[in-house]
Amino acid sequence: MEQELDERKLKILKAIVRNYLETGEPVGSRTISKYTDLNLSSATIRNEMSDLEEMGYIIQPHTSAGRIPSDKGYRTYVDDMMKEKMEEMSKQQKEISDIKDTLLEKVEKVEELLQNTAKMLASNTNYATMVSSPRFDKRIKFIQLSIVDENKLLCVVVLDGNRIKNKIVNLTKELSDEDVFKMNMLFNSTLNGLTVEEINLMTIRQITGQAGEQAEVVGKVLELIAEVAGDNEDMKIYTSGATNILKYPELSDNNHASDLINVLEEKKQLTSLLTDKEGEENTGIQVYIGNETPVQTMKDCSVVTMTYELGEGVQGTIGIIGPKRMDYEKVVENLKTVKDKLDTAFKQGD
Amino acid sequence: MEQELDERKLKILKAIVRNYLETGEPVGSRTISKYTDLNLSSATIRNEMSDLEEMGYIIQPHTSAGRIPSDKGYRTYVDDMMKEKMEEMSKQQKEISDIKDTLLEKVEKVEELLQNTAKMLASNTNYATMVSSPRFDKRIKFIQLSIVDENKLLCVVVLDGNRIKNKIVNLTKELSDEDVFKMNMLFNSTLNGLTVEEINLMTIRQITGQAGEQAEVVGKVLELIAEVAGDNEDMKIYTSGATNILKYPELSDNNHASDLINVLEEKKQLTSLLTDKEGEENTGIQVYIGNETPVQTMKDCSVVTMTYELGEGVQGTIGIIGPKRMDYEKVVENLKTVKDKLDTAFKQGD
DNA sequence: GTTAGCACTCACTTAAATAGAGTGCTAATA
DNA sequence: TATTAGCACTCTATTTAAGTGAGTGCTAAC
Repeated sequence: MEQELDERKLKILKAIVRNYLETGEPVGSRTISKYTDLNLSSATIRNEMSDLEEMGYIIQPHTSAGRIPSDKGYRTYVDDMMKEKMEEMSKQQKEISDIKDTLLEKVEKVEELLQNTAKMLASNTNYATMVSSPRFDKRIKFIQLSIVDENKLLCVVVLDGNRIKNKIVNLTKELSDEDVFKMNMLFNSTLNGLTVEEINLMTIRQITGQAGEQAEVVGKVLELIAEVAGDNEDMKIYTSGATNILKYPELSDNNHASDLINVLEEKKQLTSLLTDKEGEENTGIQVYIGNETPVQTMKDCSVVTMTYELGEGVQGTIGIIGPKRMDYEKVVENLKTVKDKLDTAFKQGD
Repeated sequence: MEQELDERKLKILKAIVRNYLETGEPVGSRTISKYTDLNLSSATIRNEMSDLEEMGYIIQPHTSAGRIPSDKGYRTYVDDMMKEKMEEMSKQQKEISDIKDTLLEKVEKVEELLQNTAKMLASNTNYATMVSSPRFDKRIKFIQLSIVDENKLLCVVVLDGNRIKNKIVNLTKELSDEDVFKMNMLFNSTLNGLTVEEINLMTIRQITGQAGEQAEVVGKVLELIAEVAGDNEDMKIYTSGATNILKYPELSDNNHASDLINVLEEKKQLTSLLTDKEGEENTGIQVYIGNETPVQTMKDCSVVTMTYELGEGVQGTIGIIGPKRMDYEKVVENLKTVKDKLDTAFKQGD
C-alpha cells in the first residue's frame, strides 16, 4: 500500500470530510458511494476507507460506526481547499458574500467597530468569534505638560496614529509656568519622532542633564512613557457568540463548554492566538486544527485567524473558534470579506 | 382562612425555601416535618402547605410532587432575611467571611481591580457576577488645548477625580501659539468648576462672543465636552463566571442558558440592572426575584445588586445573577464583604 | 386541631426487546 | 486484478414495559 494519497482516495477523503462537516455524524460507505461521482459500490468504498483509516486520515469512533476525519484528515482537506482558494483569488474572482452591511454604518469609535465586527461575524457563521484591536507601534508625536492644581502636573503623550496617553503626576514642589514651558520644549525637542523602544540611556541622560532642578519631573514623565511602552493591554480583544459553542454537541458536554466559554470571557488566553504569527502564507490566514492550537482548552476545536492591516504595517487579527468540523470554506470566505471591510473602514476613518 | 401568614406558616415557608435552596428539588411534607423543630406530623404540614399554596407562596410543579417556592415565597423569605441582617448589622456583629484576599493585592488599575473583583466573587459564590465601574459626576477641572500638527489641535479635558478625556480636532485654518494661549485662558476661566450639565446657552454665547475669529475652535471643543457628557460608556461593565449558569439545571435548558450568557457577554442590557435605583433601603442592596428584574431574559433568575461608594457620592454597583433558588444569605454576605474591600481599596488608591 | 392510614398519581429508573446503520469478509464477476 | 454482491456480525440508539418511590389528598380516629 503506497503512503501517498492517490486521486481517488483524496476524492473519497474530501467527500467524507465534507459530509461530516454537514451532518456531524460519522459517515458510512454507502453514503459516500452515492455522494461522489465516482460510481463505486459501497464495498469498494469500504476497502478504500479501510486504507484511509490505516493511513491515519480517518477514524472509526467504534466498531460498526461510520468514519470521521482525524486531525490529519482535516488538515489535508483544509490545505487542499486553501490551495483552491488561492487560485481563485489570483483570478480576482471576487465573489461578494452576502455579509450584512451593518459593519459600515457610521461608527466613530474603533472599539464599537470591532465589537460590531465580532458580533456580525458570529451571527453570520454561528461560531464564536474574536477580534483584536490593531497594534500600533509606539512613536511619540508630541508631549504636553501642563499644571492642573498647585502641584499636580498633567502629562499627555500623543503617539503616532493620534492615540493619546495621559496621567496626572504629583509633584513635591511647585513649578512656575515658565518652568513648564521649558520642560515642554525640552521633551518635545528630544523625544518627538522616537519610538518608545528608541529611548535609551543616552537620551535619558541628555534630558536629565538639561532639566537641571526639574529632574524629578523628568523621572515622572519618563515613567509614564515607560508605562505606555509596557501597555500591552493596548490590545483589546472583543468576543462574540461564545454560546454558539453550545450548538455543537461534540463541544457542549458540560465542562468542555464552560471551559471554552470561560476562556472567551476572560480573553487573556486568546492573546496567543491573536498574536502575530506572521502567517506563513501571504493570505495571512492561519488554521489551527485540534491540538495544533496553542490554547490547550481548545484541543477539540479548530481556530481560523486572519490578520487585517492598516497601511503602515499596523495590524490586528480576527479569529473564529468552532468545532473541528467547522465549515472552513464558509469561514475563510467570511473572514476575507470582513478583512476587506475593516481595511476600508479604517482607511476611511483615517 | 386568614390572608396573613401566621407564625407557624411563616416558619414552614422558610423551611421549605431553605430546603429548596439547598437541594433544588421540590420539597415534601415529610421532609419538613423532620426538618423543623415544630414537631408536627407530615399530615399537618400537608394541610399547612395546602394553605400556603392557595395563598400563592408555594407551587406544586405537578401532582404528587413536593412544593417549590413561588416568586412571592422567595420574596417574603428574602425580606425576612434582610430584616434579620439589618438587625445583625446594627449590632455591629461583623463576622469576617472567608473571602480570599486576592482583592487587595496591588492592582494599580481600576479596571483590573474590578475585573478581579468580579472573578473572585464568581468563584466564591458559583453564580455569574457583574461589576460596574464607578460613575463620577462630570465637573470640569481644567482644559488644555495645544497644537500637534499644523492644523490638528489636541484638546484635553480634565474632570474631577482626575479623569481625562481628549480628542484631536482638525482645524480648517492654522492657529498661532498666541491664539492657543488665549483660547486656553478663555475656556479655563469660563468653564472650570462647572459640571457638564451646567454649561448652558448663556455660557456658550459668552465664550463664542469672546473668541472672535476662533469661533470654529469653540464649536469643536464644546463638541468634545458634549461627548464627554453623553459618554455613558464611561461606565464599563465587567462580568465573570457566566458559565456558572450552566450549573443550575433549571437555567441550563439549551436556549435559556445561551440567552443568558449572551446578555452577559454583550453587557449592554446589564446597564438597567446596575444603574442607580437609589436602593430604597439604606443598605444599598437590591434584590430582583424572577419577573421583578428589568431584563426580560432573566425572568427565571434572581439578581442581587449592591452599590459601593467612593466618598463623595460617586458610586458603582456589584451584582450577582443566579437561579431563583440562589443562596441569598451567602450572596448578601459576600456582597457586603466585597463592598467593604472595594470601599477601602478605592480610599487607599486615592 | 392534630394525626394515622390508605389509595392514588406521576416522574424517574431499569431492563429487555427491537431497529438500523455500518462494517469486514468471502466468493462471484468483469 | 479490480470491483461488486451478499451475508453474518457488532454496536448504538430507540422504544416499550414494568417497577420504584416520593409525595399528595382525603377520611376517620384521637
